[in-house]
Amino acid sequence: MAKEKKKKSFKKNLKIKKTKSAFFGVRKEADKPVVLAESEIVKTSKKTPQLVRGFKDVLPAEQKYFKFITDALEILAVDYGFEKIDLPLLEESNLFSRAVGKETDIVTKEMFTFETPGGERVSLRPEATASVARAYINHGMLNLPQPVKLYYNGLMFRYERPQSGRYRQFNQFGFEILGDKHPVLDAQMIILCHNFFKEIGLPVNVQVNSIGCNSCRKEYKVQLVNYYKTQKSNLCDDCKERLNKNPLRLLDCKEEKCAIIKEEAPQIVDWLCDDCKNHFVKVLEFLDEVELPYNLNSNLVRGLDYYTNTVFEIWPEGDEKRSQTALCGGGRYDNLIELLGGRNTPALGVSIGIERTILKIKELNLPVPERAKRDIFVAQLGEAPRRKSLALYESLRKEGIKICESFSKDGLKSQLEIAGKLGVRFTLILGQKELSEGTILLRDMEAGSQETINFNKVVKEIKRRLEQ
RNA sequence: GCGGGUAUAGUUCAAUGGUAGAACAGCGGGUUGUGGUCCCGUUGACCUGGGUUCAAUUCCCAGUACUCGCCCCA
Repeated sequence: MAKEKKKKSFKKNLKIKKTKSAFFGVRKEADKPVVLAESEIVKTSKKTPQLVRGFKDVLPAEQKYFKFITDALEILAVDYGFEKIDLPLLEESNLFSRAVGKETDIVTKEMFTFETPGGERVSLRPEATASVARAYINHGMLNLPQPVKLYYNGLMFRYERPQSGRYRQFNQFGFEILGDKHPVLDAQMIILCHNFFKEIGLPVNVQVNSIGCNSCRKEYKVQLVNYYKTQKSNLCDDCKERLNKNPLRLLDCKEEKCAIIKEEAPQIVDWLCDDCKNHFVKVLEFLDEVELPYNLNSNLVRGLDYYTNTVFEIWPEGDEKRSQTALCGGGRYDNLIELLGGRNTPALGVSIGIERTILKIKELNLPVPERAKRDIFVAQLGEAPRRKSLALYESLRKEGIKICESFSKDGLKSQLEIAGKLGVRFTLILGQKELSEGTILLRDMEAGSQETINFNKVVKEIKRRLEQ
């Protein structure tokens, strides 16, 4: 029996060589199992390579969502005076440990980091703000008129456990304003994002907070820790951990027992220094001016070390309780450029999670423009017409007519079937008969009617019909 | 890193301790020159490894992937 089992698994890895006649279509007879000599048996233990964990192919059917979002954002980018910057996917690892923070989860356990053959330590970017700041310094953008407004669109990589709304490879579209500390910019950034979601038809809530500058935040942290220490025994395990590692994150906890403690906790707005308070108030005033609804969320803290003063997130309406729900997040990072060795340069930015936005669009069934349809299908019958069709295709294309074809097919039936699926308005049919007569058939796909037209007038005739 | 669920054609799902069916999609044909209806044919799958068993796609264990939640973040 063991023998049989062995045989079986052996068989799995084998493929019977097809005989020649099988290839030429004499199937019924030829497909009978053919006994082959050992030497004729081919090993095919080839396993198709699979996707790397957390990585995804974006198939044609999915493209319309990316296009929809990217188009909307690029229009906004132009409207608000941003220019595009493309940044490398790979950066020196220390860029992120210095910018994002040595102790943050992103840097300590979520980066794809490796050594190049030359021995440099590099990482796939987990976010792009650090790269923007680096580029600002590298290219002396402080010599440009300030503020410098940039946007990017690209892949980010984080080695996290994949789940809903979280992948190891994902797209972020981001805006950055560097070189100016005026609070009107904070407000404008929020307005821009809010407009984006409004324009794609996604109802959202804006969450705003200020986490102050380094000195008032430091002061606040002490107060917060002191308060939480008195409650330590009632905290969840995670919060006990946070108390030492990252006290601001205590405010983020969703555990019920911690929520009660949180209610009594000191709020950062009460500890802001005069400058920070002033800044924040002005930001809110600007938002009020354009009547943008926001939620003052004193528990909103952000996980990246570089943030200062204004921080904000935008959540889908009704999703307040869920955890990885933020569609976009951003804020000021007034210290980042100096931290990376540049001059003291205030800045702020935001990044929008493309996949998360798509997820929500699908969930709400929001209308997304379909791929632009083609108007004319060119069908052909026979070798001479096929040659002629190829040339016809070229001349129609030059005229700016939206055409499509299936030249490799022979039968008219299959070509019309494809034309039907593509949803064209007209199909041009060129066969031997038409070729010798100097005509071509024009078929109205919806009506199912067709007529013969002069081949030389085809461009003119099509243009006329498409205008109707 | 931790916990739950799942793993069968390209897709969505069945069934089964004795190696598996359908629907849709694909390809071909009915009509060698007419699609969106119909009919016929055909391609094509038990995640990997180990255990139990005469026999495992099925039961058990592990791994892996997917998925949902936690941590964290977009």
